[in-house]
Parts: sequence; structure tokens; C-alpha cells
Amino acid sequence: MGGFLVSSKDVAKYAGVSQTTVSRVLNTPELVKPKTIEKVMKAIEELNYVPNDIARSLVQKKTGIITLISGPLHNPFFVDTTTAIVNYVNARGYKVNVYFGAEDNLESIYNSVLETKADAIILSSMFYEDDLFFKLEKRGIPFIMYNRKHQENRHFVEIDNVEAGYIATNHILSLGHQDICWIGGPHEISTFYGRYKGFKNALKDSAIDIKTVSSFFTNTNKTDIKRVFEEILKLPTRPTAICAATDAIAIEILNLCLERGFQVPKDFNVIGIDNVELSKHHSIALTTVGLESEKSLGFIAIEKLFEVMEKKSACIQQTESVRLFPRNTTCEK
Amino acid sequence: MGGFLVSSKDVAKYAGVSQTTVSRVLNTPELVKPKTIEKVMKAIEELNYVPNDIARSLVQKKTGIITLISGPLHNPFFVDTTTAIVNYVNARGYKVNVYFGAEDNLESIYNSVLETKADAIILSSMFYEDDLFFKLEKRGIPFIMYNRKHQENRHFVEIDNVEAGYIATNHILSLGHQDICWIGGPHEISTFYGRYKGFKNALKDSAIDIKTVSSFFTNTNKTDIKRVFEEILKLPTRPTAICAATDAIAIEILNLCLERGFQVPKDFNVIGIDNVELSKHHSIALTTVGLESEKSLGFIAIEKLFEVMEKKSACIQQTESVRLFPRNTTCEK
DNA sequence: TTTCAAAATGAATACGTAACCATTTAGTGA
DNA sequence: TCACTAAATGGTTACGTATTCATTTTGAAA
Repeated sequence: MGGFLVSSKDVAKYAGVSQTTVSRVLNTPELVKPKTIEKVMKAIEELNYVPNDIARSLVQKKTGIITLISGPLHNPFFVDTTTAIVNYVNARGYKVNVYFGAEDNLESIYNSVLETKADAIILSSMFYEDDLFFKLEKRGIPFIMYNRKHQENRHFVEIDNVEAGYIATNHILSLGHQDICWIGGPHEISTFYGRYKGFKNALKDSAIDIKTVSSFFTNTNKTDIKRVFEEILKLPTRPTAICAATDAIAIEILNLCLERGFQVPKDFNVIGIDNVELSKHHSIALTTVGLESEKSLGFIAIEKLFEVMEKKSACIQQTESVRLFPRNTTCEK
Repeated sequence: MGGFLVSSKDVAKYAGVSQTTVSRVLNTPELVKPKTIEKVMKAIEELNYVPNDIARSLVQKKTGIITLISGPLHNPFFVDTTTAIVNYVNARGYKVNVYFGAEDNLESIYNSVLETKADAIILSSMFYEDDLFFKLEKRGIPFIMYNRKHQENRHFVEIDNVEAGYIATNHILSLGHQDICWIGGPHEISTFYGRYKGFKNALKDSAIDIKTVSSFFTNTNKTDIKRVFEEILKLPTRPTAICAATDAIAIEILNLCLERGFQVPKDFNVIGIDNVELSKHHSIALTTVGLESEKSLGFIAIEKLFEVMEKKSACIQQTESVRLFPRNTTCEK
């Protein structure tokens, strides 16, 4: 019965009522006589009617869609956050449009996102001086950044990056390592900027001249990290500890170490930041710095975004405190 | 300028043309005089006009949305497939609605999905005798299953599960292991059913009585896998090799082994199926069976789905061949 | 019965776009 | 200059719903 293009009008005709009544049966049944509800429900059943959510969106000016611009899933941080965000959004009855941003596709993603009617946007792909910020504000859609922030200093949830960098570095130093190095990302990204700042602060507090330690700033894909690792191996004095700005980098460094026959932590100490789920796996057991709270950063962010959507909050500026998670990739020198 | 609710009508008025012309400028500019295009584009710019994709969807009966129902990302298989699918779909200019199905939320996901206008659906959450299959066919939306199939034997892309189970088991047997066991999932899922069948076939071909080996069928969450592992440790004769139906299970077994102080492969051989990206990490180095082809199963599936949408194919029934990927979690007994 | 408020229903409209059809304008060849 | 075709533009409508406002029906109090 029914074919595929049944509308509420068809149901109305079939049930002998007006389209308005059909709409009411589905949305405000308390305003409809029980007997009428029955008639309409029967018609809906028999015609196999399904409401058109697009038409509903058009008239209600609400799509029920949240747009998520995540980083790529080969970065385990985004595995955790995407899981938290998607599940939360769906549990609230909304849908999620997901994008995985990388260096080469961000512009096309932004074009698509800016032309898409969504009720809100949650993203982690913003640069500190990104124009996108202003475009989004102009567009008038509520949005929130997680893990990164914009220079305008609004609508973000992050961990205390400076403190995280400090704690990680300090842990390494306190284990007695003298020859250490840093692998971070581009400084146009607030996260990397902050964590490196923490690294420098820790060196300063230990009276170590920043000029005597090697720091690498790289794109965070495998190829570029490998290139950095090769450089580290060529260093005149090989470091005994590698501080990575993220667990993703640290875990890839782990991979490269083992590939080359090095042992961790015997040959190299490795420490990361983020405390991603994967770092807890006993094959990895990465020492890292992460959220004090049990919640994932993605969860905190999406929760806040809904507050904004419900006008409970106007502006989110949240920096979560962190602590050390010592595991097996670091040890006394 | 312009506020947030600028429509093509507003642009038309501002530019002194008809709404039809505005629409044409955006969709078929070759039918519009260059001078007019200029006028309209200027108006679009000044009014900060963005087309309403919802209204467009309504009239065109196309949403540009693909619905993806994936398994949870803590299963690395779905990390790989979700990455491939989302990126492919976005590259084609479509959007992706993502759901992560688990045991407790599938019904609510299905309800949402069935009420959502999407151009097509790609999913991996179907049971062999699932009613959802018929609901989707009734709904008339093109859909494809990856990694699992339905008894109706249509619209799926899978690996050769029987062969995969056979190869994995045979690899273990050929290494000289006598005491082996199997950890699989519920047999209402075609994948687990097929892989276990391959396991049995291999035993038979090696003249081993199936009754002498332990097989466990479990839900694939951490808690249940741990329970199974505890049972294995209590077995009268402890197996020297564990065949896992998926890499996800195998990697969790790896975790549990190390947690308990066992060494792999010294104390336990472990083999998986799927050849997920994570299995290649040198900290894991999981021996596994996977696609012969370089492409991910998710990629193959989404590619096929677009063929269906473009009416190039009517029905997909694809079983990909597999091979062994020997790594470091298995060795001669 | 009559009266009148409350309950139940319906008719008409808006949402913003693309598509269809009709009309005007421009351009070409005779 | 005219006739005629092609190019360019505009008017109107459909898409399927929720909403607003108007109307009818119901039921209880008088």
C-alpha cells in the first residue's frame, strides 16, 4: 500500500479529516478527540506514512542537526571526542553531520558547512587567527570550539595547555633526564602554542637554557613525524626523552622507536598529552597528562553547546585542569 | 548588513530582478546575462545571502545526506571504515549523518533514521534476520550493509568470513598449536557465524574433534571479553593460542594478557581478523587476516552505494577475498 | 430548551527554493 | 525594415509541514 510519497494530506483525505488534524495528532494529540486520533493513526499505518522532516525543518526553522568538524580518526584523541559528541547528540534526539578536517580539505568543508542549515556547530579545526570565526559569528549559528581556541577568546573548551606542557616536561626532568626534546605542532594552533609555552616554563624553572634543547614543530601526519624522528636520531647528543605535544604524536613516536629496534623507555622515554583511551592499552601504556575530570573534553564541549542553544549560556570560556598519568613509557634515567 | 534571514526574494528585490533569476545565477549562470550576474552577485554579497539548503531539499526531493550507522569507535575496525566512508561522502559533496550503534541504543537509532530523509543509508548494524531490512526496503531508500549481511542476501559488501576464519585457524594449527580456543560473537550476526564456520572447517581438515576445543561466544564489549578471558584462564588445559573473531577482540585480549603479566606470543598466541590499521602499530603487531585489496571495506561499500544511487547498479552482493598478515603475536609452538 | 465557554476541527498561509511555462528582449538574415 | 529564432527574464506554482485564525461542535450550567 501507499507507495513512497505519502504526505499528511494523503493521510488526511484517507482518514476523512483535515491535514491540520493529522499534524495535530502527531504533535499535540492532547488537542484531538481520542476517536479521531484512532482514525488518523489507522490511516497513517495503512498508508505507511512517514512525516517529512525536511518540510518540518523548513517551517520550524530548526533542523535538528549539529555539525561536527573533527580532526581525523587516526588521531586517537578524535576517536574519544567524536564518540562522546556523536553519542550525546543522538541521545538528545539530534542528528550529527560529521566532517574530518585535514590540511587539504578544510576549505571545502567550511564551504559546505557555511551553506548548511544546522542548529549549531562544534569544531576543533580552528586556527588562532582563523577568519572562520568571524564568518560563523556573522552567520549567527551557535558554535563552540573544543581543544583549540581563537584569539577572540570566546566559545571554547580546552584543557590547561600551558600547565599540561609544564607537568609533562617537569615529570621528565624530575626523572633525571637532561637531554630532552620537544615535538609539537604549528603555533598557529592555540593548543600547540600553549603546550610549548609550558615546556619552556618548565625548562626555565629548572634553569635549563632553552637553546640547548631541540624543539621540532611539525604537521602531525605520519610522514612528517617520521621525518622529525629521523632528525632526532641524527642529533649530536641523542636525547633520552621525547616530549610530545599530543598522545597522537607520542604513540606514533612509539611506533617509530619500535620499528627501528629501540626500546621504550630504555632507549627513549616518551611522554604525551591528552590521556587518550588508547594510551591506557597495556601494549601502549603511555605516560601522559590529561583531564583531571573523568569526562572527555568532547563531552564537556557538547554539553556546553546545548546550554548555549538553550540560551542558558551566552559565552563559553572553559579551561579544564590537568594531572599526570604515569605509565610505562617513562622511567628514572 | 542584512541580518540572518535573507532569502533569494530579498536578493531579487535588492538587485531589481526576479527570484527566478537569482536562482538561475546560482544554479545555471550560463542562462543569465553577465551583467545581470554581476548585479545579483553584488546583492548576494551585500546582503550576506546564503541559500537555504533545507528549502532546496524540499523542492528537489534530494537532501544530499547519507546516513551512516556504524559500530562504536572503540572498535578499531569502525575507526577505519568510518574514516573511509565519511571522507568519501564529503568529497562527493554530500553530508553524513553518523550514528554509533551499540546494544542499547539501536532501536532509538532506527527510529530516528527511519524518520529522516536521507538519500541513502550505509550500515553495519544489521542482524542476519533483522526486521530493519524490510522496513528499509519498504521505505524505498537505497541502502547497503558493510561487514554484515542479511538473510535476504542483498545489498552487502563483506570479506570472505568463512575463508578468513579458516586461514586464521589454519595458521595457528600450522605453527604446531594443539590447544587452541575461539572467541567469537553472537551468531545472529553473519560475520561471526561465517568466521566460526571457517574455524570449524579448519579443525575438521586437521582432523581435530571440535568437541575438544573451547569456543566462546560473547558480546564484544570490554566487560564481557574480560569475563571470557577469566574463563579461559580457568580451563583445565590452558590453550596456547587464542583465535579471535575480530581484531577488536584480539587487541582487547592482548590488553588483558599484558595486564595479567602474560607475554604474547610466549604465553599466548593471539590472532585476529580484519587487519585494522591499529594492528599494524609496532606496539600491537597483531597477526591477522584481512582484505587482499588495499582498500578498506568501508571504502568499497560506500563506492558501491553511490553506484546504486546513480542507478548504475541495482543490487550489491560482494564478498572480498582475504589473506594472512603474519606479525608478532603468533609463533611456532 | 437556552446560553455560553471550552473543546475540536478546518481553511488558509508561510517557509525558501527550483521548475515550469509564458513573456519580453536581443540578434540575425533577408 | 521586417520576420523570426534564440537569449534572457519573470510570474506562478509545488514541495510538505506547522501555525494562525476562524468556525463548528460539544457539553455543562442556567
